[in-house]
Amino acid sequence: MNVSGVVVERINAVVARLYPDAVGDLDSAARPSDRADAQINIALGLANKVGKKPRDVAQHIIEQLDVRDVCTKVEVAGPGFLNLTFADPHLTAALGAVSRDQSLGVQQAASPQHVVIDYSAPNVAKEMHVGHLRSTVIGDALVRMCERVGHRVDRENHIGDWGTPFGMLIEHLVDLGEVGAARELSVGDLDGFYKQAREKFDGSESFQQRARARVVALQGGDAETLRLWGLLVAESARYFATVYEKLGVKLTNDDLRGESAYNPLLAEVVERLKALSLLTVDDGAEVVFVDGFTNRDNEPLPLIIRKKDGGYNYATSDLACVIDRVERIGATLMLYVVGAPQAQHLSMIEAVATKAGWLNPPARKAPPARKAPPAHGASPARMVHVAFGSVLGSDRKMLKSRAGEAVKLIELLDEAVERADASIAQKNPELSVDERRKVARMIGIGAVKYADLANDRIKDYVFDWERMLSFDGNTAPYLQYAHARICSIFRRAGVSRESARAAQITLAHANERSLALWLLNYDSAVWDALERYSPHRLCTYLYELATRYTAFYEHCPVLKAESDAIRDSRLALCDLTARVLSDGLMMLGIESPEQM
RNA sequence: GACCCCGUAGCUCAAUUGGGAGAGCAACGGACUUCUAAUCCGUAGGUUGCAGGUUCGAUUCCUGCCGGGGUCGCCA
Repeated sequence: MNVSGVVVERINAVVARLYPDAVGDLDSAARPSDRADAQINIALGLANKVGKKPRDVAQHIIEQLDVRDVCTKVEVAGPGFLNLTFADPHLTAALGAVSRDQSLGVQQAASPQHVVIDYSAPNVAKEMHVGHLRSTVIGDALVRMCERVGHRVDRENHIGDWGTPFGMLIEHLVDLGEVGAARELSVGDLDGFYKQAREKFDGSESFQQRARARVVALQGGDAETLRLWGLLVAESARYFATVYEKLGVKLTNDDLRGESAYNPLLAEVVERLKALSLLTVDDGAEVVFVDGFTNRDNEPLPLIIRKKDGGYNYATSDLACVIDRVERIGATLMLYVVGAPQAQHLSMIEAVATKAGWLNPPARKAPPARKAPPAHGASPARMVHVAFGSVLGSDRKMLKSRAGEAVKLIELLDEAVERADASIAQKNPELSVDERRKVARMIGIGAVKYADLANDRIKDYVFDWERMLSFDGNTAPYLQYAHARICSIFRRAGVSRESARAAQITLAHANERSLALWLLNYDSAVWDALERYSPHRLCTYLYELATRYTAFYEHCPVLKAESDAIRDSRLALCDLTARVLSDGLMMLGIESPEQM
């Protein structure tokens, strides 16, 4: 399937014959190049091993290499690169295979993992804000990417539904009355509800006492208290669901798994750690000391499992969570789509879980993958922190509303759709209002998601309406527009997308060739993004694809092609491009409008 | 103070695990007048924060600085 594959194989064979002692750990990967169709750098590392000049080694390989059936040219370039130029029939055969492939050339995972992806994680009775955007959008993209290559995926939305604040929240609910509270919560102003409770708590001694008593009742399993707590959770869940629907992510109520779900396991975590002699008492708390972690005084830093007052904290429930995911769900890979500031906490959790033998992580450092040996027996599980930076305003500080508060996610999304709507109304007035509203949602929401995904997740990024909604540059609208243009061509041609696929593709024009080469890189782009849990790499690929398509569109008339054969060939290229764009955007959780 | 992350063109960002530094805006210079819809081509812009080290080769790896952000036991 991979165009370079056959060349790489033959080069490896030649190298093995010429330099039998130098085998192993050689970089024989074929990479895209702007000076050739592909580039292979094996001669450089090899030269080092055999003590010869890289260019001479490269030349030596070429002399022994016979790839005349697939390449028109193989030459030594630069310090010793092998620059490949593929024969057109080789490319068109590969394109045909990709076009016939339901998976568009994307390989399925050789050893499918059972992946648990932990993302979004809003708090009950609290508004979702921009802080939840990244986790939700990145997590959702990873869900889709993993599913796309055949991994089994469990989404887990680890909502904050437990802890001391629930004392005051429940008492506030009691004060408002259940009907009143439900009304308050259903309008989506969760922040208001929380703040009112907070104010009362801070201002009233008697309310504080009620709240504390309520926490005790909650933890003690008092039926009425649990019922009231359940109301708060249910109302919040309903609200989250509306946000997720608007955002177009796959999370549903079935994916909710609050901290409270792990309550029954907490005592067991303590027991198990105790049985392993990992637990020590320090300053009245039960803790685990982990090698390599120190506090500000350079003393060993403990992970607190049980507080001085006997209560548990989030470290305990995170450990319970690991046990649950590995032992009950059977996870082999756990992705934590959580902000970068949690890095230390998560690595301590991982260290303790490892020490306790709850993970049995393999020594192998390589990402999950397609070449991983099949697991045998009880699969070892790996934890990966998919960390991300913050969303910044134009002042390069954490994005805040004008009032200086966290920006509500729902308001951000509504504004995105409004802006997209206005933009379309101006650019394509012929679109019906209904159609426009539909498309505005795809574009507005897509723009927000793409702006988030297109940046390297570990870095902070600057939130900028104009840039993300622009039709130029690395944006969702640009990719969506390329897709819509293709659909437009087919509408005008009166040809079905399916029927276009049978055509014989020819690559006479440079822009056809450039487009074709890039289409053939889809598989490696998807895997590259997946192996690093970095959706932005897929974005970069899709942007380059759209760019090459636009150049093709500009220089290669489709409907007015000089012959039917060329027209059909170009239609086939258009169809395949649209499919890859749409499939790639799907993995990012972004829709592909047929017109806009 | 210790540790973690970041630093690339005026701005916003890429760079496929160590391989020939790129894109979009903005700037400048041309072409096009709509057939397929909201154009295309070109120019300029860089000591990749600084200084060393490893290497045939470093934006990438190592060490030390500078600058920005973050974390560092009883919230989650």
